[in-house]
Amino acid sequence: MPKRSAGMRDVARRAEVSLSTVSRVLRGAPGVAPEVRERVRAAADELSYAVSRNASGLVTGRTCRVAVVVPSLRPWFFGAVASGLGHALHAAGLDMLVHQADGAEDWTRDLPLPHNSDALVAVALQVTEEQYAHLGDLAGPVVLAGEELPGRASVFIDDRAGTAGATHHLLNLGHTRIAYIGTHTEHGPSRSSAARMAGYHDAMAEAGAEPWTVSKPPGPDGGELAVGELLSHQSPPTAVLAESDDVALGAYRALRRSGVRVPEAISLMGFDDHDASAALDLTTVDQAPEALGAAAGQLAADLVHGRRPSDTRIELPVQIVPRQSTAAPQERRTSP
Amino acid sequence: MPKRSAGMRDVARRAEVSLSTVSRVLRGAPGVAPEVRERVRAAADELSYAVSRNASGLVTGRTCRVAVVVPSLRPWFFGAVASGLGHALHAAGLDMLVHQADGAEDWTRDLPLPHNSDALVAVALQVTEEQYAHLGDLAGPVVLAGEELPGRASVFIDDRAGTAGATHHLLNLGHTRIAYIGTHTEHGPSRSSAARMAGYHDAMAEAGAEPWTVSKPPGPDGGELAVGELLSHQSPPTAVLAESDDVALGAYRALRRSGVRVPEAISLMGFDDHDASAALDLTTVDQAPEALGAAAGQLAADLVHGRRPSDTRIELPVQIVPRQSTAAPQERRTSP
DNA sequence: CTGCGCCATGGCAACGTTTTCATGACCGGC
DNA sequence: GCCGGTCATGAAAACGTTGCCATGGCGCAG
Repeated sequence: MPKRSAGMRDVARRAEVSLSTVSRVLRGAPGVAPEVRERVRAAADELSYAVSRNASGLVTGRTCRVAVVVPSLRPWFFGAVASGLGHALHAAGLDMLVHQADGAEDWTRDLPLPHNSDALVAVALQVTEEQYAHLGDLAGPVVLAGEELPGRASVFIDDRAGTAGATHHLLNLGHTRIAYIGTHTEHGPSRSSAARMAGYHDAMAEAGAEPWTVSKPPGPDGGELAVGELLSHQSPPTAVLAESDDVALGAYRALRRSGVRVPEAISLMGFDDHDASAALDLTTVDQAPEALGAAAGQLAADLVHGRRPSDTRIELPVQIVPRQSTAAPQERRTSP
Repeated sequence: MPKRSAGMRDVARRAEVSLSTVSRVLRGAPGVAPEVRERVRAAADELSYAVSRNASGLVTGRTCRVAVVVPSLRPWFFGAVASGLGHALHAAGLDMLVHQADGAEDWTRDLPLPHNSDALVAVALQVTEEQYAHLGDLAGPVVLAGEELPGRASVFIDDRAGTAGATHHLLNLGHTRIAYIGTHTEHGPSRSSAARMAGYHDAMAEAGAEPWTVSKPPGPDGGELAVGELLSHQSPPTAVLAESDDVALGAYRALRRSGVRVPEAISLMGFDDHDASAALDLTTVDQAPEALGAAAGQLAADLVHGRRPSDTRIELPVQIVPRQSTAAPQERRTSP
């Protein structure tokens, strides 16, 4: 019964070999007789010994750890991305260190980075070119997930094409008075917010339809506010496209409370494929956050091992998930 | 421009002091002249130097890292718990290492624990007494979050009281035909599933009402199946209490698709305060997952520093969140 | 039969910190 | 004015691993 936790020395004694040999076996290095290898494995197992990444990292300079920074783990979306990241990193033999930026103005500062992780994955965080360089000096390879920076390792979706596709979906159903609910914080809209709104404008312009946008704070409350505004118009829209499902949920609530039936009176569409969207039968755009995370994790692992160029950019496809919250506008419906 | 990352040696040179002094300053140890302290701080700052937790952990035996194991980060709930954990640990100067168990039969085996973390937090994972002891040997203090083991450090909510309260809420509205939707996997119901169902039985028995339970696989699909079964009964329930919001969402969808109005025809209540519950106006029980995580993180930090006994048990309160999905049953409604 | 080379193994330094101990300066009291 | 004590500082050992080099045994070719 070991007092605290066994060291490599104990394993060596038990297997009657030297430290070097134990190290070689546990590292999978060649040059060890099969019989000895087995003996060491057994000894390590019996002591339930595992190599201290602390000590090995000290020598090799690699920590087997990747730092992941998310705005917060609270919203569904980042948890899903982190999940994909965790799986990919785990498969690559890397541990995942998670930090939450929590809207700190410069989250790049208070991370204990140097020597502490082999790479950094920033999820849905805006990073300036300057910050990127700084992080690279400190933490090694940096991967941007859900954001992008020209010439830098990034994994992202085509937000613009996503909303354009969503808008087409509504246009194809016969809608023309399609309102768009975007969001912005005090610092203005995020890159992805702007891209999504641009996609909407693209599609509307292409169809020759009049764009109609409102912008509110993020979250369900924004959606609720936006719907209040839209419904008070003399001729309300027949379809509403929300920047995100989060916003769409708020919009949905406001519509239900106002007695407006979805999709009969107004079609509602979101973006993200939120967990709740399935329950609500909300038509949405699936951006596969878990796949996003997985791709980013894979990329980070590859960068650590130098298996891919550091300017690799991966664009993930999005997919429209048609459900019951969108339908042809009532005025144009053909007889039953 | 440092080639890779500066070491303590570089800081020492720059501040013209010895390694020892730098270490003392950066560690906040006493016995350094204020003027020198300032000089070292400045030097470290200019080199954007941060102590290698790898090396310091090697000497102190403490890693400043806590391993967190969750079943998966994908579901909303665990992300929220992890969020609270992250904040609490960060405040205590600890980094958070996240692992996903992913339903592995014995997740306690493939964690690279020894020497690699100061403590372990297991979230909503069943741990046998034997596993607990094993983990303790390997990883130091172990905290159970959302589960409990007698005499072991745990943070949990009173599931039983939660569902009992929820049932009372429905009883108080005048319902008597109250069905309960529980869940079970192939291994049977989890501890918390069992506790929740017990709370329901408690309240029904106390009120002299006939219990009516169905048990399905977890998730929205289970809720959907359950509702199908309940509605096919000759005299369906007037209220349905679901083990979790996740299940309730599926139930809600099935009800909506069947044209059953909520709450007019059937009252529906969940448990968890899922993000989507607010959007759906679903009455639920808030178990404050973020607070759960925060308490667990705080406890883990305290255990690491020996500031609390290792058998500390914290029970967090739950709170009913009344929303629009529950109302008095139609038959008994008094005239408007 | 001898000698060369390869392979398995062990010894030792080094990684970047903390910690303990030693050194020396300075201050105050008798 | 001398001595003991306190305080700031520096030197060196140790932490648990890996990487390099040395050693010795064995097989095979000449």
